[in-house]
Amino acid sequence: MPPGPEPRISALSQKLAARTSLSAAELDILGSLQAEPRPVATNRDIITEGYKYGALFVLLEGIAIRYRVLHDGRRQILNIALPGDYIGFPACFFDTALYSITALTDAVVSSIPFARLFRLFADNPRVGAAIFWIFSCEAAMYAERLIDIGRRSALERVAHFLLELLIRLRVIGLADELSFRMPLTQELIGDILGLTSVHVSRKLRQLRADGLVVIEGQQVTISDVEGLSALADFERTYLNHFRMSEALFPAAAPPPI
Amino acid sequence: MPPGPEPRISALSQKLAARTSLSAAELDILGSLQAEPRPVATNRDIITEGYKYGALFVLLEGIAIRYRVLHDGRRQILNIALPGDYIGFPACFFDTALYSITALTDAVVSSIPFARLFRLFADNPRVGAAIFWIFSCEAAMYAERLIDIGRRSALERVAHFLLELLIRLRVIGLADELSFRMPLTQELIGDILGLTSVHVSRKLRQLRADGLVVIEGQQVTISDVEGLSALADFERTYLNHFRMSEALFPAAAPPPI
DNA sequence: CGGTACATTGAAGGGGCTCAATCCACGTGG
DNA sequence: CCACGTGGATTGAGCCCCTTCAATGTACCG
Repeated sequence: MPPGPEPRISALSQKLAARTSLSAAELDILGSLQAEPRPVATNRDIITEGYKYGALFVLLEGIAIRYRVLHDGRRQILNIALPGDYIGFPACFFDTALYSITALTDAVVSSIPFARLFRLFADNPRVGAAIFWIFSCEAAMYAERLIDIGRRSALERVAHFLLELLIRLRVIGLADELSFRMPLTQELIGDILGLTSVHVSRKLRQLRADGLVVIEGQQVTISDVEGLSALADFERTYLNHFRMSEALFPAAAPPPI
Repeated sequence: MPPGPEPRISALSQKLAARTSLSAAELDILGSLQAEPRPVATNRDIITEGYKYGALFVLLEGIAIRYRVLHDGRRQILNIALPGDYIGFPACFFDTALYSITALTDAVVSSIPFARLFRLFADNPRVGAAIFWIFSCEAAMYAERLIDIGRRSALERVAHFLLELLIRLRVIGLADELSFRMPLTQELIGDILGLTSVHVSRKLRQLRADGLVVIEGQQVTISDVEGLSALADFERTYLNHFRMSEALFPAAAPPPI
């Protein structure tokens, strides 16, 4: 396989290495699916609602958001995409994309044509299974956010969100043990959590006053993980449960037709 | 292929026939994946949070819910499964299932082992692509619910929910043009929409008072589709956008390795 | 130095919640 | 046939969380 931009696939590889039992060789196969890294400037769409697509994308660098804007201007952000995340599931699989994905920062993406994706299932079923699992993670994050917004208070939501970011960034090597950089405005966080920016400001302040977190500019430090986790009902959710089921892997080479 | 319980796969087939370009033969292949229909009594789990699974399930008859209960008893229902829906994505793809799925009514399910699923991608890529698309629909419904709960008022949510049920039931032949049977308590609806049962009661009453719907027992009739759709910002969301992208289909037989 | 974007804070209002009572349909056992 | 219990729907009163509107502060940048 060609040498390719090796460091760029590291976020995806790190994530899968931590959560699946794929071998280094298999991770390389997955990484080699990607073609032609392409820069995307801040505030440019990677995917635009209503358009047709024939490929998935991988976010190699930067941060992006999936969102929908209602007719009266209210916006709900569905998810934040971090380096190593697949972009385009499920939006791209529909006749016309169901929502937009926009780069929040300068970003780099790489595309994976559907045809290439499907060939993988025949060529390497174990890696194909991992793709399934990656999509499961996307769906599961929607579900977790649903629980968040549907049944948790504003304070719990903000606490949960900070912990989610910490874990996700840590897996891809972009966070220290207890701190990370969060280049998000409070309005953005509000649109993610179904709150107003004003209220996010108040709740962040409350978390600081309670000694649970420290925020200096964009730098966030969790000063009391236990307290924050208890507040957000966090342990069960993310910490250990996002591991791929071994049952997904085919036991041996698939039998002929 | 064996004759099998032909009418039982009809809900899934109807849905796919309406939203994809699969042929009747391909629909049969998809239907033949299922094995051993199994009855599940009311209030019994089909999938239990924390357990391991090696298969997906298809709901052939009845209604089921996916949900999570927080430590203090608050419950969020993630989704309602109707006949023809796949169950187990994404829950089953993780090391231990992320949430439970319980039958609300007496139900019939059928299992599809992962191995069987994966063989399909090699044997029949077009049908394999449809499986991908089915999972995309699950994820998209989570996203739609997220937008609902995050950025819509209680009245809009209830209106949106009734329209969603109407469309979903109509596709599988369980609703007339404008009416359907809804065997759901208001507490259930509340747990779906992130509201209390008391408030659901009030908002349903308001919809009735405004002449938008008529409710007699479990029978729901939409008396003003236009008005209800406008209230719920509905058109764009579900009506025509849940069609499978043709780009997902491989252009020809996959080339050999 | 003025302009823009973002965070912060206060005051007031409202949407949805909590608590509680009532009603109704239904099933069960006397 | 009726008394009783149960689960669900309805309605009212009061409260509180979050929103709205607005003003102020602050960093950054031309």
